[in-house]
Amino acid sequence: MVRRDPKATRQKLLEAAFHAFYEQGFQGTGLDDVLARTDVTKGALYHHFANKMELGYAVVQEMLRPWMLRQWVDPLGTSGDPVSEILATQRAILGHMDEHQFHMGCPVNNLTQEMASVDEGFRLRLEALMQEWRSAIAKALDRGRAAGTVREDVDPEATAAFLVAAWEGMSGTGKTSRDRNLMRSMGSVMESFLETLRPQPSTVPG
Amino acid sequence: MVRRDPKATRQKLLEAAFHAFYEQGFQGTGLDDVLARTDVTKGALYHHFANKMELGYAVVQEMLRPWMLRQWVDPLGTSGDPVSEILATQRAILGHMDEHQFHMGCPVNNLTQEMASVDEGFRLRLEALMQEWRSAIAKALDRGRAAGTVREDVDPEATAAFLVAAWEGMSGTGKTSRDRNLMRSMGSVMESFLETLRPQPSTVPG
Amino acid sequence: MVRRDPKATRQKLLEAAFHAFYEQGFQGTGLDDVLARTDVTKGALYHHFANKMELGYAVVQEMLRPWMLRQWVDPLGTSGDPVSEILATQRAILGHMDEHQFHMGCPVNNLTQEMASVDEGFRLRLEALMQEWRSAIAKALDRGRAAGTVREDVDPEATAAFLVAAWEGMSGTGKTSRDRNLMRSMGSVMESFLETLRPQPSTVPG
Amino acid sequence: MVRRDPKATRQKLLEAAFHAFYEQGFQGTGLDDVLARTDVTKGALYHHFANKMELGYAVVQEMLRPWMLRQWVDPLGTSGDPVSEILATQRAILGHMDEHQFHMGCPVNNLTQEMASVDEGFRLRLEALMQEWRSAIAKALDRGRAAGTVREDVDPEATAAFLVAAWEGMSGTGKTSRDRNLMRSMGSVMESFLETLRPQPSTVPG
DNA sequence: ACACTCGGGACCTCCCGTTGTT
DNA sequence: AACAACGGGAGGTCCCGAGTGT
Repeated sequence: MVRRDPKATRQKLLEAAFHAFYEQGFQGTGLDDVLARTDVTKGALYHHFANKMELGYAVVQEMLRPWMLRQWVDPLGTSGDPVSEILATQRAILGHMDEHQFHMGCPVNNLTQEMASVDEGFRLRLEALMQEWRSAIAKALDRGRAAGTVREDVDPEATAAFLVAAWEGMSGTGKTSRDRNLMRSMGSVMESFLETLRPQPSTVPG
Repeated sequence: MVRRDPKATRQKLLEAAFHAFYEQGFQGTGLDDVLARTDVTKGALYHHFANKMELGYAVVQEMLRPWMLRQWVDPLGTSGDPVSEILATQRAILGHMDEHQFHMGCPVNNLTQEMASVDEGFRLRLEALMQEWRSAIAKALDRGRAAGTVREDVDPEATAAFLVAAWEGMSGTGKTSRDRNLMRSMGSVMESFLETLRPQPSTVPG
Repeated sequence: MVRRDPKATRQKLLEAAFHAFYEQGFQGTGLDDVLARTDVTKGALYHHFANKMELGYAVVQEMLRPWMLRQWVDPLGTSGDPVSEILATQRAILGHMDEHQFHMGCPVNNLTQEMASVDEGFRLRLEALMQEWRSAIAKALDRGRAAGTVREDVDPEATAAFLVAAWEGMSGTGKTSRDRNLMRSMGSVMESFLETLRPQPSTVPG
Repeated sequence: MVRRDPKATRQKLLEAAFHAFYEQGFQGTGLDDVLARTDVTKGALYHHFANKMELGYAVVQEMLRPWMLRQWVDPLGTSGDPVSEILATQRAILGHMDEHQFHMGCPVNNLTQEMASVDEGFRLRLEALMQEWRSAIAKALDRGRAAGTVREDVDPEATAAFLVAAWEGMSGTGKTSRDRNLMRSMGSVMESFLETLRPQPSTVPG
């Protein structure tokens, strides 16, 4: 086994903490729970992180943020038809979601709901992350407006915020209900909402 | 001082527990935190509730459920125009929400996100509560369909689920961002979505 | 064994803590050290004392203070010849002091030197205790002045403070040197100083 | 920056340790507290000192001892009137003492009271230091006896021990009471005691 | 119905000291 | 000579729950 590999040690801690917080919540997780998922000792943990809070903050920025970008932002691309891209992204995520993820919900949302009103440090970091998410969607919608694939009267910022909120709400609903049909139903409603963002075909016949 | 008033004691505990869980989370709250908000002792608490979990369950059913019904279900009425009723309810809630509520988010959502994947007893009770909520909305939408104020092709169950999810997501966004403008923006998008549920005016041009 | 005897439990803790602090210092003593001297558990300890600090404060007021009064104040009596009383008290203490006490020094002095500059709560309580001690001596010296057994030009407060300081210093010296002869020597010097407090015999030669 | 300067590193550690132990006590000070006062790392510390205890011993011998000699022994000089010299030294020290020193007490006394009964290594080293101090005073008093400025019947060793003890006790009183007037009062009594060491003027009347 | 006392373990944090490396 | 990484345990605190008494 490789001793003395500080980067790897830190990474192992972050990953173990991410999973533990995801499954038991931040407050419900003991540092021993985190350590039990690794071969790292408490001394090493406290060498890399000042305290539990800082470990939590690092999880937000070094695990949650990349996870969110990979899942929701990167697939967006830069084409002129964001509605189709968003639709495809949503379908991909809902389709590929395994049982575990389905039951546990969105890690960003979980931590947000648990910690935003408990600790300001968490709130600030999570809000920055959400803002980045909303911005990416808003920018995409703006591209669509420029390209004429999104209606002129759509407010990109407001719509992006609504979309993100709805997704978070849906993930919460899935986690609580554990009902995939319900999930699919909400997905359909979301899709029809997304379609209303496109310019209406001139409904003038002939 | 009136000693021996079991009902009042129980109620005081439920109210204190509700507020404590609301503000610090279930896992982040100690029984002593609850007791510190009352003049009740631990002996009395354990007389009324078997353990912390049962106290939590009781809060869900005796505090959260009535709160939800009062806020979201009762105002719905029985008229034939549910979209307007929902619109009015949402406006009333968003409008009257004070700073504290705004910062703390929806108590149902908070507890759901924190505990649904941690404890099955919580999940079941919270899911029942959410289901009741969705049902009430779905029933209202159905009345609208019958009355012709809601489009025929609207799926009441799916749409209700989506609406509830979106509201929960919005409350979470408000809590994290603490940005009332953002809240208003999402409200507007939600309103325009609600409007799409009404039958379209015949778009026959002049 | 008698269960449920809160007063006895509290007392056992105070006594164990007194001895532990006396022998290892406050900072050098762990709560487990205290508990190991009793059959009390940590839960019980934290029922009776809010934290280690409060336990320390209680030791000062409920153990150290009575100990000091019994040893130095009560024997003083109310006669008109305080110098003789003080002399007798000092001799009794120095004479009866066992090896253990000799090696450990004065418990009041030990705690004072260790904690006065570390924690304000300790300093205040210890200063109050010392003040009581000085006052008792000063009052006695005053009685002597009134009775003519103490010189008119003796400042009771100042002299009392000096006496107490010197005793504390002597106890510290004994503890460090572990030299009983040295202790006796200092005792003699102290005695001759005490004698100078009496009115001088008219030194008129025959 | 000059790396690799072992002597300077060692000195920095001793100084930081001296101040930390002075302010928080030996047992109350963590090695990290010491390191935080320097730009030295733990590796360097453990290169120069085997463990915390040895660091403490080195502080006694390389910081406390010179400090004591400079303050109490060097000013003594070699004249034939030690009482006046001691008087002057005491006045200088009491007069020049700043607030910090006044509140913190005598570093030698602090460490002595805290550690003498806890660790034999400390006790031995501190006792040697105190012995050196007492010896210097005793030797001075002896010089006085030879010169006729000190009474024949004064026991130099015993009186020196008493003086040192009284000073230590006074410094402890000052630290606990934080009362400069009390300090001055004790100083006056001490001065009048010192005067009694001089040969009495022949009280032969006309 | 309620109060007080107590049990024992889990929690986060810190601490002293060691080891591998440069 | 000095440094960063790490080991492992002890420290004070808190917490849930049980037991006893009224």
